[in-house]
Amino acid sequence: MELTARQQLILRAIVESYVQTAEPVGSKTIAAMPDVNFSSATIRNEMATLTEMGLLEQPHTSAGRIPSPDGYRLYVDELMQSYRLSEDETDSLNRAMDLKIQKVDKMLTDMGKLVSKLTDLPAYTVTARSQAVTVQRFELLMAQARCFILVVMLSTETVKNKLIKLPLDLTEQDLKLFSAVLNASLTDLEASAFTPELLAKVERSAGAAASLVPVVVDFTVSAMVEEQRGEVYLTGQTRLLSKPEYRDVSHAQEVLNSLDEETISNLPTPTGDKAMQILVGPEEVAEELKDTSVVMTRFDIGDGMQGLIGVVGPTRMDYAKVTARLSYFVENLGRMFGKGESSLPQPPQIKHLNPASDERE
Amino acid sequence: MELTARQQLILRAIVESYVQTAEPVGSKTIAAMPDVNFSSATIRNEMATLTEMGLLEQPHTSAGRIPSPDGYRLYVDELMQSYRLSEDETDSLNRAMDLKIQKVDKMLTDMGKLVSKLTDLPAYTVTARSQAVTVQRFELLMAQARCFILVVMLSTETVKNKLIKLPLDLTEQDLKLFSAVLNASLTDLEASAFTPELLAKVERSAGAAASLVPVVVDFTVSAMVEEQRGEVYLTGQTRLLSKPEYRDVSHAQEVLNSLDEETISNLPTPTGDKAMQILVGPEEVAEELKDTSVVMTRFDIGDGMQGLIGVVGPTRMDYAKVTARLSYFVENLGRMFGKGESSLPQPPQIKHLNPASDERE
DNA sequence: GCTTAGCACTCAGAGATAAAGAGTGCTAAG
DNA sequence: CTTAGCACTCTTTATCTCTGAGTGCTAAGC
Repeated sequence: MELTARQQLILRAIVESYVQTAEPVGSKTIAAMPDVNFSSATIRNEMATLTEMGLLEQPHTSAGRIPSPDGYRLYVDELMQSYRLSEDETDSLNRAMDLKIQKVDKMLTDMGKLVSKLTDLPAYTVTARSQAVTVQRFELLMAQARCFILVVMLSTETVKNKLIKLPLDLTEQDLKLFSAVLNASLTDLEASAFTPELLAKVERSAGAAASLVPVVVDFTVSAMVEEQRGEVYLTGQTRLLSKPEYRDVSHAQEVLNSLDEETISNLPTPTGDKAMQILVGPEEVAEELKDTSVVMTRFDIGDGMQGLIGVVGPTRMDYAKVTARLSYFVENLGRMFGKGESSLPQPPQIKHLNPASDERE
Repeated sequence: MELTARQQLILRAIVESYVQTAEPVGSKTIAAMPDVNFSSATIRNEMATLTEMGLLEQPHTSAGRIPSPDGYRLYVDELMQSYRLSEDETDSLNRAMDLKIQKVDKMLTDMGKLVSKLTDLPAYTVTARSQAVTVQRFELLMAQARCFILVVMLSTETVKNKLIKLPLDLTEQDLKLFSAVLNASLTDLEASAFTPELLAKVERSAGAAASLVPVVVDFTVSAMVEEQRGEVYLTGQTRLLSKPEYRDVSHAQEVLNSLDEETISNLPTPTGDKAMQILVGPEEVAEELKDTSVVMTRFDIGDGMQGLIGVVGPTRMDYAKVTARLSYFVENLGRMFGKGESSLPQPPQIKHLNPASDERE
């Protein structure tokens, strides 16, 4: 059952008007639009058909229509015209994105915050659960007497470290030896391959540093697991409160409560080749999210770091605008990291000395 | 102007009743309490006096009384009886605290989440802005060709690292030399002492690694600044929504919006020797927080790590209960970190292999 | 046969009014 | 000094009406 051109026009008009005003839209409103050349009566007829088809809904008899989830779906898949960012918008997006992101650890949170701000909606970021994480390199350093630094470089090109304090007098030589043992036995293995036997063997070959083994392994395994699992960051939840659909606190609270890292990590990931994916009312994930939608996309920053970034909002959200902003963000991500290692050219020290210039609204 | 014993009793009764019900309390309610032996008329008289003294307020003529900020202040400082945690409560606190905290980085967020859950209020943690942060030790490692790991150990005993990729062919020897130069010139100095002259000197002595200098310095300075500033983590904001005073979304939103890391970092820190401090309606910090209170305390985990942990809530909150829980938490913090290095005794590997057992409600 | 004007009908939301109830302050008696 | 009694105030809640937006249907127009 294909929609006629007129029906499409009407459906689109309804979605777009409702998205803006959050009020049910009536036949007159549509008839008044400049590119609509038929009377409200005609529109009423069409609206009745669309309602029958399950694309529109009526809050009550004497109210206008609002799009049903199916209606949104159809709009998003077929009717939505891509939103053109105005020059003003790109400007302000650029300005917002101008802050360079410094530390890779904080990157995900920072990205989340930024996207949340750009879209004025809650946003989340998830690191990709890439292929198996292994250790590429161990290194043990002597910080001072009885105090060692363990540095672990993972296959994902993240480096983790831990300060270990133990009442153990080891020489630099001992540590070097122990590092070598670790590098020989435990690199390129998944965490699950760290069998008790293997560890026992490592402990035997560790010489003077034997008692370091449990600490090192413990830390390494958690680092790997954490890296593998992919952490979820969620920010800007409170932005939902400014949306009219959450004018009622108890409803807002329901949604906000069910909107945690747990729920997010259960969201389906984008399938197939399409980078941008829109979930309309993901009831499967959580009942409370039924009038909520998610727009998400993959991102990939040059050096192996990739993941997922998404925005959560009322089903009635401006999909066109949100997707436009989100993809602009993702496309221009590279710039924020100065592609590879841009910190080189300028004399970079001074500008960071003033903490104030950092975290501004 | 001292309060009579009866006035104290009444004030305390009013605060405690209001804290529980969030409703203005009337003379009858108090008269009905078991340990009150005078009539509602008497209480009305006393209430009138207390109101005159500025300790109580009246939302409108025909309503009961609620405590004024001064009233809370007096209650908190002199009247509050310390709340005894029931066995049930300590049990469930213990259970909640049972999860061991693994990584020091995540510790602050985890602590915040936990406290927020324990008190059912938003919570924040701040690392102590201790004395000047300096670098204690630099170390440069070769990860693979053209890829280096910079490890910086700060005076605060935190270790930071960065993966540096540069098209620069250096030998292990070069790196060792460069590390030595860094350690000789830049340790034990505050970030502000990194003058252009000094850096130029370092660059000259750096030999083959000269072009690494800017990257290294850049990273080091931000690490120091960040460590100095003390990062703020805020979680559980949405818990406010379940409190009746925020039944009105726009009000809730005002408060939630002004409750960000920025505001928190402007809160006064506990002064003097008292560990626990209660701020009643910190209007000085943000106008919107005027009917909000903050309970905060210092914490100190064995190895040099210390900071501030606080809870934000409506002025009408159960101070006794909140302070009791918070101090229980702080006192038992040590346990969560297995005091020092407890990872030693048990064979620790296996239990981490299952990511599922980690993050449960 | 499709479109449109006209009209009766429905129903949520806004005000208005009334009744109920909680609490106060004051007075006078114990 | 305490307390019972009472008139008064003012919010809250319920009930009702009224208004207006919007619909669906019918009949006329192109």
